[in-house]
Amino acid sequence: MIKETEESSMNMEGKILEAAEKLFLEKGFAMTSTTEIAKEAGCNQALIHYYFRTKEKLFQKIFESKIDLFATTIFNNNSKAGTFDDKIRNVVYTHFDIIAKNPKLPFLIVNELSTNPKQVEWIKDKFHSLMPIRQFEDALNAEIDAGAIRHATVFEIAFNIATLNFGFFIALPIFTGVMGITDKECISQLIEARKEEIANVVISSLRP
Amino acid sequence: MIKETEESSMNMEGKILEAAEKLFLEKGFAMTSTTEIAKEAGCNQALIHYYFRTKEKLFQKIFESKIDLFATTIFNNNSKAGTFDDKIRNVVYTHFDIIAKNPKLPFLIVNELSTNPKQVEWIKDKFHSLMPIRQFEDALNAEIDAGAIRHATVFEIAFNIATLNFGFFIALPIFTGVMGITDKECISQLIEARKEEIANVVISSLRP
DNA sequence: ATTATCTATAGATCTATAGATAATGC
DNA sequence: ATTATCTATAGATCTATAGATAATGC
Repeated sequence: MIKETEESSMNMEGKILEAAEKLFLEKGFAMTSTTEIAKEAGCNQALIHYYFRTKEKLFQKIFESKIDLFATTIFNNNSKAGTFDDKIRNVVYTHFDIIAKNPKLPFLIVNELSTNPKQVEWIKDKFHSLMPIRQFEDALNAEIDAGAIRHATVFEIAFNIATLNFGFFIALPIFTGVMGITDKECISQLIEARKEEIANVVISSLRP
Repeated sequence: MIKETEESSMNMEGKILEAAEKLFLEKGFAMTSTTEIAKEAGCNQALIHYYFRTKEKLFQKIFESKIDLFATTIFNNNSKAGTFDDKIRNVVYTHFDIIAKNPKLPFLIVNELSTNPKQVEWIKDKFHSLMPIRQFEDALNAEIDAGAIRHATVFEIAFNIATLNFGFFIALPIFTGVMGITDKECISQLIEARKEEIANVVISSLRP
């Protein structure tokens, strides 16, 4: 199995996608020019339009792939075993780890959705059509009926998780900046600790 | 006492500031042109440069005023009375309410700080020189020494508060969008409920 | 032949400045 | 006289397209 990076770095289209992803995440849509993307990818600017027609469409492609990554991975906790708490912890960790790998992604998503609210529509559809969510919902309702946790909806839980995780990674650079923390080791400890803390907060917020 | 809005709407400089604030918050720095700002303010584009020299400086002025608003208001809980929990609750509510009045502000701050990390420097100075924070710190340490709460730093607490509040308002439009909630009344109930919930989370996270 | 890549450029911004005119304060 | 506002425009992008050339598949 070849890594995605290697695969795509073999052809120009892939290189452009990679370059665009990097730059869009770093500087946002408006601040990134197709000229810059071309330079980063190692081709000329016209080629971007050859493959993706417009800057807008290129952005959309990357944006959608990232939403996809989120939607399909988050609730996809295959570990049927374990308590419901374990399931929740699993979802939190998975979500958290995806963001940890793309720490600037929350900005992009949040920015795009706030300036371009029509995006919300298809995201909604995407989520509704996701099977793993249904499974999670069943498990949740069973738990509620058994009186093990208070009444809550899947979206409420997802909302808490997303808020805490997104918020953390959005606030992290500000926090380390203000605190003057630069040591890599120290930061990754901070991240690891926060991950567990968030899981605990989510779980304890569901006690009856 | 004249409202700031009325005061500033009397002269062009103020109108430009208002227009710029609105548009920068709505669409971000790069997506807002000085031409647009001029149109919104009701003058021509050159006048913006007459008053603020560059688009960058205009943005900086608005950005700093907003940071100022945050920094000075948050820890400025004059109510010396009440338990330490009350103090915390007060800080959370104040912070929350400021954001509620400027729901798009988190985007702007977060965006600016991520693309322009040198901003973090003077924010750091600003916070360090703030007296109300010192007072809060003293109260916190007294509480820790008395064994009433676990060991924690002011920044740790501020970080939790900021994360939860920012995260909430950032996630809110996505949440209501996905859930299909449009009723104003319903949304403001959601907001009010979340405010208390966050205060509770922060407070209970400090139990020994 | 078809697909990928390049050069060159049109056309649309957008920021910032220069220089003219109108309004205001003395 | 000084300050506020306007018109006009230079100069720098930036996106997108047209048309030429190189690489690839048959």
